Amino acid sequence: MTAARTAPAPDDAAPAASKSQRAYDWLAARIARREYAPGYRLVLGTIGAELGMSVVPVREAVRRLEAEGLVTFERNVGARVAMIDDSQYRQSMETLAVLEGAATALAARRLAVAELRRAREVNRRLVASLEDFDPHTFTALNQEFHAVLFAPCPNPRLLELVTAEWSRLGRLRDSTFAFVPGRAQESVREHEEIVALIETGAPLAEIESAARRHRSATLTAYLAHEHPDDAPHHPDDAAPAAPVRPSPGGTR
Amino acid sequence: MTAARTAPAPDDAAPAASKSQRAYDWLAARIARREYAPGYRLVLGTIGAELGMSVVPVREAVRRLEAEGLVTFERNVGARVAMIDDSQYRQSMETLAVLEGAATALAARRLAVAELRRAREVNRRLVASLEDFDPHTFTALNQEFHAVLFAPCPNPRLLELVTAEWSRLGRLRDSTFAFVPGRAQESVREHEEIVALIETGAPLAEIESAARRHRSATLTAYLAHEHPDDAPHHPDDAAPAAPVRPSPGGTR
DNA sequence: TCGAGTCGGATCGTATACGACTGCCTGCCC
DNA sequence: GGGCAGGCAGTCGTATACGATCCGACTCGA
Repeated sequence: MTAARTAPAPDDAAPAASKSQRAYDWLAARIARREYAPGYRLVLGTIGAELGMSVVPVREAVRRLEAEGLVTFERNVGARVAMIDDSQYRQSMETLAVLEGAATALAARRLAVAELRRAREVNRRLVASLEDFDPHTFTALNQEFHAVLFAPCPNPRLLELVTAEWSRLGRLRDSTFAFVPGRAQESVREHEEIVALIETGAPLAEIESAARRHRSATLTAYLAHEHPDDAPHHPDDAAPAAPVRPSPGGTR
Repeated sequence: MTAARTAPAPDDAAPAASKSQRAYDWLAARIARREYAPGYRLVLGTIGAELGMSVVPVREAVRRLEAEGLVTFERNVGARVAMIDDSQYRQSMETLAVLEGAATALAARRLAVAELRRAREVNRRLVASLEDFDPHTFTALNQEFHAVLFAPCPNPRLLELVTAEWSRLGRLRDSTFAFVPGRAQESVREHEEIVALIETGAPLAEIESAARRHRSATLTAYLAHEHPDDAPHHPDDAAPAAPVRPSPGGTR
């Protein structure tokens, strides 16, 4: 729902896209490229001047970015690029694990052999890209692999959320695999397992679980690498532990 | 992420909220109340005149509504209330089943006894509301019950999506229980089961599955009641079926 | 009678203008 | 020296104005 249109045609000759759209794309690109770092102050007038347009389209673009969580906005004060901390990345990954797992399971029974073949082919390209490793292309291929798998998911709403979360992640961090290169190898192996599960008609619960664990594992690897002190804690952490914690304080 | 602020204070004396915000609230309310039916043409100037403001705030409100999927917008043509079909409702319910299940599981280990007591109390009120049944209040209490359960979920992003989906559902349909009154009784029973699972420290997977099935069952009941011909088909439909379908046509 | 071209109204897209609010800096008073 | 009040610059919020675009209807000719 959120990231709907993202410039159908950039602009060839005529200004096919509206100025608001151009402003949106321009800002989103700058933020993604970290040219506008988190906390950076976005002044409507300045941006408008830089883009050769009035403040009105810029304003609209900023409000859209705000709705997507890329920038924060304070009334009568102004907009600034949202502060992104590590926990946001973790949360998005965790959420994506849930969404993607469900989407993959829902799509599993609708995958034709041609699509499975295509998924394998993408995975082969992933393997090939392991030598001469480039995190960015690896992430792109990785996304393509998963996209093939959950594309036939009959629930467009779920797909929408998955896509939104993917792009959100992309803006939070260019590629996880840049941080934990070792994870890439393991990842492609898990890909093959997931494809095999789908192919053999494994129970949907099992497929969902595998897909979810696959992503959670990437997150865990990242956390272990960057923050060795953090607890792993992902959706599949099913340690029974104590039945209930005692009430720490008030009702809430 | 989408439905962030929804009017902190309506407006007592001073226009605390901006006009854009007022326009947004006003439009959202009208759409929810079906006063603006799906397909209804939203003309900026007219609405602005009716609200005693210029088109600019109205425009912004409409764009926000567009971002949330409530209205569609066509350039140089105008906005109209989004056409909502039954499948959207189904998809939202299905998605919410996934999200809520995950959130509940993630929150389970963090629920203190006080919160469980509170959940049970809300459920008691649900039981009480069964006689002299009002679908609207039942839905509100139902939401409160679940909110208590997943509130301690440590993943704010996931909670955000759950909340967004709840409000989306609320706008698609006031209350499911208005359509399938019989489902309400069953629902409160399942509530107790979920609380018991959490209390006894059942595996997280089991809690998640129960929470998900709980919502899926509501959807199934609705579908069976309204569209007896539709297949049930929900996330837990784990019928093994054939391993893979043959490729129906091209690669895609 | 039917089609194509043209005209007009309706609506949006953007620019410009002005008022309102916020935060900071300066200067005064204690 | 510290604290508070006032002023000032920077921004946003909204109104108004005008050009651009689209859609429907009307007219004119074959």
